[in-house]
Amino acid sequence: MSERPLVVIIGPTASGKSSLAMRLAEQYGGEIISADSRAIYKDLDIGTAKPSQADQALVKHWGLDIVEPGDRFTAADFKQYANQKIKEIRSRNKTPFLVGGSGMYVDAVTLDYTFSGGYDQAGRDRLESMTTEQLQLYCSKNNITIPENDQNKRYLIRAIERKNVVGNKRNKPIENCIIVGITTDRQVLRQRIEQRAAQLFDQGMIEEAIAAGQKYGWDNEAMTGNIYKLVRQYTSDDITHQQLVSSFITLDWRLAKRQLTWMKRNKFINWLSLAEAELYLNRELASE
RNA sequence: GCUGGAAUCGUGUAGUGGCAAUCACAUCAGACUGUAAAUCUGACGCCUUUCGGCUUCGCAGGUUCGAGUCCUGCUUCCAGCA
Repeated sequence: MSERPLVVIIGPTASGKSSLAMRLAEQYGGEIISADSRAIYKDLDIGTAKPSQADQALVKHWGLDIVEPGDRFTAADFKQYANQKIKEIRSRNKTPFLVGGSGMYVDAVTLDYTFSGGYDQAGRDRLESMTTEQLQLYCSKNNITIPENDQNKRYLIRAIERKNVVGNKRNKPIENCIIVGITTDRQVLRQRIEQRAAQLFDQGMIEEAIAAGQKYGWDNEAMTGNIYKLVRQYTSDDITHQQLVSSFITLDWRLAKRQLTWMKRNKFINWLSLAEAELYLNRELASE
């Protein structure tokens, strides 16, 4: 019997990829690796629309709750983690599903990114204390190529840390993987985002966010996700509840668009509607 | 009914009589390999690929070389007084 394929399902937030993956994994004996840069954090469950406990009981999920907000976990860490899990899942003779909206996480795995130039925290702290202009100056003095977007402080810092060493990636996906992207009509996606927002608020998203903010503080990367920065403003009375709700939908919508902008660059994604994707993957998996 | 204030891009705003006119939000497009739900860039009255052209600041007039800005009338809204 040949090795089980890696099934990759990507798409913007609220496109329905998670529930599709659930159905398929349940039917064909799979385990799901979440490729979501926010769901990796503990205690951010509702706000990141994590799979429910019931779903997690039915199908084994990975990539959830691996670190606490405030801890550092990068795309490079994810690649290593996911590859390890894929190997383990296959060794159990089950089908690995890589599912999520963090395009860079998915590409890191499927295009086998070679990350270059790590960082040390002391150096990072020093660079972060510099202004954008100082960083640009540092680059030109040290023959470091300034990123196309020279106003982006994070990219300037990374350019300095990488010292002109550019990471590699494969020019085609890794072997034995099926990559499907979920397309959704613009209007429909917008509606889905609105409907899901209503559900998340009902489930107590605000209360969860407040609790997380109190426990971990608001000033860490995990808390820059859509709902958290809004709840922070809400708790300090800068915005009303109504503004909170509508801004959340706006941020989610923009997130979806940015996700698609990234994913569009990957030429190896088989873009299908939710229904088509389900048919297609059912055929593929049934023939295994 | 009287008095005062207001009317500028989808929204909220800036605008000493002198360049389509500030800023924010929203919108749209884009970049992005170790924070990626992050971070950052561009467009945003209309036409034009560019140069450039055209029409604009409630409506109608007026003053002026020149009006979003000053004057008159009107309309609508807000506040105070009746």
